[in-house]
Amino acid sequence: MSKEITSREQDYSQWYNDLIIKGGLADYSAVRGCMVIKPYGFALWENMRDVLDKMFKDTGHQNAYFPLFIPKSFLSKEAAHIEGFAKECAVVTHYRLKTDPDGGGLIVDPDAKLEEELIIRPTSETIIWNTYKTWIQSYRDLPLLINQWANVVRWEMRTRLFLRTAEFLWQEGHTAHATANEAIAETRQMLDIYAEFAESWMAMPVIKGVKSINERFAGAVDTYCIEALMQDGKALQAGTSHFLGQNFAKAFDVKFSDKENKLDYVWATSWGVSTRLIGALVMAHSDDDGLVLPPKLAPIQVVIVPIFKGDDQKQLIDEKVRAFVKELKQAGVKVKYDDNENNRPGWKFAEYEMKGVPLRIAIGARDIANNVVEVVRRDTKEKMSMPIEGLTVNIIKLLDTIQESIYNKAFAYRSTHITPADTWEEFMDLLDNKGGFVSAHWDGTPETEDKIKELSKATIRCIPLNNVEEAGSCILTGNNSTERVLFARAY
RNA sequence: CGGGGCGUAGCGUAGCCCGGUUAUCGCGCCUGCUUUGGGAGCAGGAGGUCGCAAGUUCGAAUCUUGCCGCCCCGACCA
Repeated sequence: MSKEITSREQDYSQWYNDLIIKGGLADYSAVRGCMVIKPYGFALWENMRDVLDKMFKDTGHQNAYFPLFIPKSFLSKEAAHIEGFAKECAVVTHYRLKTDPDGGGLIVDPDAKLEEELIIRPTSETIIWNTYKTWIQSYRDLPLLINQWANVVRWEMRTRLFLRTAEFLWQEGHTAHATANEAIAETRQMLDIYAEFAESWMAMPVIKGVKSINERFAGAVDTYCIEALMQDGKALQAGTSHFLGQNFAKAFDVKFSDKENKLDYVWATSWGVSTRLIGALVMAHSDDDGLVLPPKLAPIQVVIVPIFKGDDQKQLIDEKVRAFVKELKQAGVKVKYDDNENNRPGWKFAEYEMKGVPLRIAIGARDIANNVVEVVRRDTKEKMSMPIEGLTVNIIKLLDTIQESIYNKAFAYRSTHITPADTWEEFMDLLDNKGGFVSAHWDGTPETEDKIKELSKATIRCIPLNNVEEAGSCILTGNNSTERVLFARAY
């Protein structure tokens, strides 16, 4: 055993790091807080990206690309926005290096100071709205539905692989609309798309909700989110969709003429998900033996391991395998035949378990004699013997079963981890000893939320969209409340 | 930014307290043979600015000072 994984029980964050590193998703880099996404991890991201990209395009969005650099003055145009991001911006101040006249390498050339510093985008609202100003004059230019796949930089104090890195990859949608209602509908539509993606593709149940004022995006009127629950009982914000009102239109003076030739500011949304989703995926399903990936996103869905003695057997196996691999591939299954002779079967079994490949097929002389293969599920470790005849259909069925099964497992965990609390003692006890979401009354004020956060380290994850009205009293202050909200400790 | 930990071969480590020939062990790597149904065995081999810099000393991985980097826990955040 050359690749030991720390167990969840022993040290949950070490377990998480082990999975990322030993599962081959990413590596630490020479740059603080920045990671290298390795081919296997990037393949996972590409799969996620492709699905989302199609969903965006199917709802009328187009991709574009805006600059990495943002003039400093742009950021300061929207007051709340700069407030939120100023503390974590990387700043470009010079455009040239030169050799040190006193010897010893390169120095920043003091003569090459920029007149205006450039910020490396932490998010692109400002540069995009500055551009939209020139693109939008009339209601005929609306709606403007644009998405960009990009990297952004936020100089975080403390980073964690995938969950919070100084540079990360994401998509950011930025739309402009003629009416508030249309913009709100867009915000909600994109939230639904994110939820659909999380649940149907990542097999990760999420709660759709709206953020409290404290947790709202800097510059938004309303922030909608999907919240997921990780195996250690902590919540994770998996995606956000913001209704920006006319804040950015006003800050960047983006007006349009409506049909009556009246000038008005446009209504805006922005929405994004990031490589953080990979972290969410890892923590949602994996176990102490390694990653568990949902079949619909797994870079490899089926791995085939031959077991043989001598070239004669190998040839027989190759022949059999070639036939059904072809069929699997034609059916759209992502299959890998690992006949690399450098590693033995046992090594491969462990390796692909580590990498979370949903199904493993082993085939040896024994199986060929019976015209079967051994199929093993990654999620349950269940071993079964399957006839080669009709294998493709059964594999596809099994992949669907796994997809559903890991969703159900995650859903069951989450269901038992949304717990109501009616007293402060109960509230704290749940957070300390059970984890998960705690459903509790809150008096609706930011001050109370701050106080609760200070006392419990829990924040309001969201006010669920499907909330029912219920009279009650605030968990902390006892003041009147009309609905419960979800609290949790979060990543 | 506060607290803790760690920097020795690609990875993981011993040695450091108490300075002294050629820096330990495992994995991995290379060559050969035997192996192959749960991380193979044997034999041989390659691989090191001991994080960096200065100091103490006849002599520093080991002692002193300074610096750098990374990880973990917190506060900030996706």
